[in-house]
Amino acid sequence: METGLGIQGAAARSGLSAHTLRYYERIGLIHEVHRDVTGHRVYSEADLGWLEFLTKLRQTGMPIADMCRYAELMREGPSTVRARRLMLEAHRERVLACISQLNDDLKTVEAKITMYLEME
Amino acid sequence: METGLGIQGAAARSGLSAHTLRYYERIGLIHEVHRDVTGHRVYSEADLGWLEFLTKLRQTGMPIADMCRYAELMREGPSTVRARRLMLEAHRERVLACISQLNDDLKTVEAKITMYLEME
DNA sequence: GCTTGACTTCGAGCGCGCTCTAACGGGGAG
DNA sequence: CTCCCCGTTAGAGCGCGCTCGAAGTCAAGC
Repeated sequence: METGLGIQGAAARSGLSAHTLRYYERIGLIHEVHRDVTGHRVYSEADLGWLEFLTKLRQTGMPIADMCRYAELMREGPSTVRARRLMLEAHRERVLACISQLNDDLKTVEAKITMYLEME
Repeated sequence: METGLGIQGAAARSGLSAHTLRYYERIGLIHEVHRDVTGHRVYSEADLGWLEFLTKLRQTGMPIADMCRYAELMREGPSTVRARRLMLEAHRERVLACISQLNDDLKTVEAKITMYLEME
């Protein structure tokens, strides 16, 4: 059984840089990564899964501050489940609005493309 | 016939701030806005339409630098129609990829929401 | 005539999310 | 033992897209 990855391995698997991984830990986005005997970070599968989820939140435009809040709720345990759900639901609505805006804007862009094709 | 809007009117109609309108002009995103006798900017309907389009490009994540390039092509006239179309087509692909990514990420978020609902 | 307020220009400053540098240390290869 | 690489920390710096501040001009209202 694989025990865990070093920071470079975690960077490779998560798509984040080692710098960013340390930064995320510093600001509390990822909690107290385990260290080996020499003080080097060792990322567990759970850490990697959490990073993957964080990445999805970032990609969908959640601000770092909100992600920190969410991470904090996670650490506070099961009593925060409802609060976490509410956060994610609010986020979902924002993302849906954003997607619908993108689709609208895209229509305008496509109309321009069509116009240009007719001009050529 | 309405001759045009002042900077505050243009700000209200475009959703951009007066500061941003001046900034856009400074960097060449919007070309030489007409001035009245006192030197104040007067935005034409054409300017406002252009601003509206710019806003859609921004909202879909086009970098300012690319928008400047596009604006420059506009100023160079009909010979750049093909180049403009290619830019917009490339942009469209990026936006489509982004939307599809958002939809994927959203699925994960929704799965979490469902999970939380089951936990409650 | 004086104040008020909207406009002008120029350039500095800010918030976000990283990204990088400096200075240091330990562990393995030759 | 020496070299080199990968890691560590604390803190500074950067790129983007605005956003704001200072200082000045002009027109209208009292």
